[in-house]
Amino acid sequence: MNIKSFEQGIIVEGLKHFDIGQILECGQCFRFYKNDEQDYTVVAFKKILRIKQENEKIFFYHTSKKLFKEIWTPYFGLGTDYGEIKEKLSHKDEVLNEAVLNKWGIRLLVQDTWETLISFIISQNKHITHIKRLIENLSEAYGDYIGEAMGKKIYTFPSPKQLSRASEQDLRNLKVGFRAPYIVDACEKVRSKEIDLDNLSSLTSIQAKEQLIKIKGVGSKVADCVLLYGLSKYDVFPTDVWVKRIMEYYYFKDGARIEEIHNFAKEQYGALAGYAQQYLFYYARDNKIGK
DNA sequence: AGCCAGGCACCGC
DNA sequence: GCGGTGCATGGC
Repeated sequence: MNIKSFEQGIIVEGLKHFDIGQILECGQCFRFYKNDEQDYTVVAFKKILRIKQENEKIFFYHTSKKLFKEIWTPYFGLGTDYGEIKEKLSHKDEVLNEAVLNKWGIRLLVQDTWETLISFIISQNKHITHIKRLIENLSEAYGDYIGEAMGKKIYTFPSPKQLSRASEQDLRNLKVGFRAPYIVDACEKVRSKEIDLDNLSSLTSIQAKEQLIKIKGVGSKVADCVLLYGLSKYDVFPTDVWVKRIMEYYYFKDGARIEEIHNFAKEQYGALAGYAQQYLFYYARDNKIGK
């Protein structure tokens, strides 16, 4: 990977296993806007980034080397060896091999734990376009203004303290529906340190999950998403309808319980289960497998 | 127009 | 413990 400055920011060259469209559209994150093919604006960690890819050339606009190193390198997992991960996963079985070949440029983003928690509480029973809009609503109402992109005012995702200002009714007015009390409960438990988000990464996945599901509206699936996307726990296998469909379709035939699928994933993919899940999820959803 | 969405809590057995 | 049902809202 070769990094150099240009008049508008940073250019990265020679980076393999990276496709910005796949990374952002694969369902792991919600705060991004598509400007054009392979040209996006991302909002994360209180920053706005325009990122554009031309084959193996990636442009990070309005970015210093410092910002690139401190924020975007960890965020995009640029220090992770995806060649090795893909190599290992490809040999597991033919279905996963196909998914990895098809979605070759996915990387698991390392996102903010709190934002991931609220985002995936919102995600239940919703389409991605609507999830994105609700998160935007929360940010506009309770986050800080940080600039414009495409003529649109951009706000940070609200901190626990900021979001705590919202009553259940305020949240309902922002159209989160039955999730309003869940968000209130998450704010309370996090602010009181009944659940210490900063401490969760030092726990095992099982221990951290026990903590997370104490929050109302956080069940097994949402907790697994927080562990994977917001806490860098790669041994989990978030199993939503799409993952369930593809697993049943290819591996179980007659249908399977979530628990069976989790056991299978643990056995088959082990410490790489989270990566496997992402390739399978995006592959299944994009090709409408099992539906 | 009705069905369903990256699920979950709550209720009956 | 387990299976069924309601849930706010909007897009297809």
